[in-house]
Amino acid sequence: MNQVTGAPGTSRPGGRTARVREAVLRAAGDALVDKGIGGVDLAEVARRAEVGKTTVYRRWGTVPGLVADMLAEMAESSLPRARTGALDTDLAALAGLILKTLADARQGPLFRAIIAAAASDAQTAAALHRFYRVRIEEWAPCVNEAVARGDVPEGTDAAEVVRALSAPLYYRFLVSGDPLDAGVAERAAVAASAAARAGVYA
Amino acid sequence: MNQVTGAPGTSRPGGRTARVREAVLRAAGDALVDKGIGGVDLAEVARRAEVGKTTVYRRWGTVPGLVADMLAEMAESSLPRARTGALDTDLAALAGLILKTLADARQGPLFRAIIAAAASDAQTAAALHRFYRVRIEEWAPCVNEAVARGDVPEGTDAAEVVRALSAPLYYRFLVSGDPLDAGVAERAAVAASAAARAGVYA
DNA sequence: TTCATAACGGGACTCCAGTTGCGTTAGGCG
DNA sequence: CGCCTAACGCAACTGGAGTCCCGTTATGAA
Repeated sequence: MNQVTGAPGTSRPGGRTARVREAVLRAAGDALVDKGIGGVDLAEVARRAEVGKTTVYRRWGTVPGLVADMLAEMAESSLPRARTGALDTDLAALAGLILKTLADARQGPLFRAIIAAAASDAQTAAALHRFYRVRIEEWAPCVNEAVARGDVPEGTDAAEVVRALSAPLYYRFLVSGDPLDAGVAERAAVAASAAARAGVYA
Repeated sequence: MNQVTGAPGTSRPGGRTARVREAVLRAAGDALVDKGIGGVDLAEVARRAEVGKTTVYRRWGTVPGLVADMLAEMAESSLPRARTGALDTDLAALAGLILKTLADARQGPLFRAIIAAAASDAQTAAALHRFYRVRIEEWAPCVNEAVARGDVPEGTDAAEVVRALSAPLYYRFLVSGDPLDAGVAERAAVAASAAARAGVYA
């Protein structure tokens, strides 16, 4: 798949092609939200999008291929990081943002489905990892500024602090099933801050 | 599914029935390890297990149903917690155990597939959450003993400390794709300990 | 050992996801 | 504006997952 010259949609990306892509990605999102990856196939996505089934198979080929394209789309709408001037409030803002995303009625199930898709397909996994690398790098400066202020030890791995903050939320969301609420988000932020100040990530 | 009276395998659980169950669960594990949930169906499991396809459909019905049964099986082989006499070494032992499991050539992909299955099926999700609730409760006493020793503030939520320790490993494993190594496990343990001592989970 | 029946297994059948071939529509260039 | 062809869509086809019927095996109790 994806010939060296001319994957469908690359040579005439405008007009109808763009409309079809938009309709298919939206339909795929809808399907993932209310059935999860397990219950989705390209034929159904084509029906939902009111698009020829052949088109979906030709352009995306497989469900993971489609999910990878969705991720590329989502990667572009990355929210800017907080700039509150203090580490704790910056981290609290990030924790709140992640909480809001995972608890959202559409975004939550969508992320769950995408992460699950990445579990059985290398292409999707690569796209997912790129997505989070970008997000982590977007927020890392919060920690570096704290280092510059002297609030956190020199040499602290900023990305690692961001991961430490994100992890408890995703753990509950994907693994343990424990509830996700504002208290959990706050504790995640405070814990990451405490560990960073203690020099755990230096 | 699972009628009030007489799900298959409940009334005559011995002999052939037990052999079939063992063969099917092993085959299902093999299939999940090398294809992930996305690529597994009951017909293939039946072929791998050298068992009648009808049997697999009748007893388990769906892939998530089969996965839920695997989890019930796995829940019984829960390793006992460490008792080193100090919080940091106990937590380090747990982090090492999780790392070993996730990094294992068979267990790792298996857990990945099971967690992914839970993402699109409520029954599997419930089984997964039970599995981790038991594991967390098994290790929580490490923290309670530390509280009793006076190493950690009174009122600390032991389960929350265990989750905080586990989370960074699972986050890398499932979400960010960053490498999993002994250093990460150690940092996870130290960070959880530092946050607990700082009273974040009290 | 015998018996009732729980559980398994073979094979035919259905249904639909995924493929293929070919005609139709409409971007983008001159 | 008109041509070339990329990209779409319809319809027919295929293969295999999941279902059903019914005969066979062998468990567990008497």
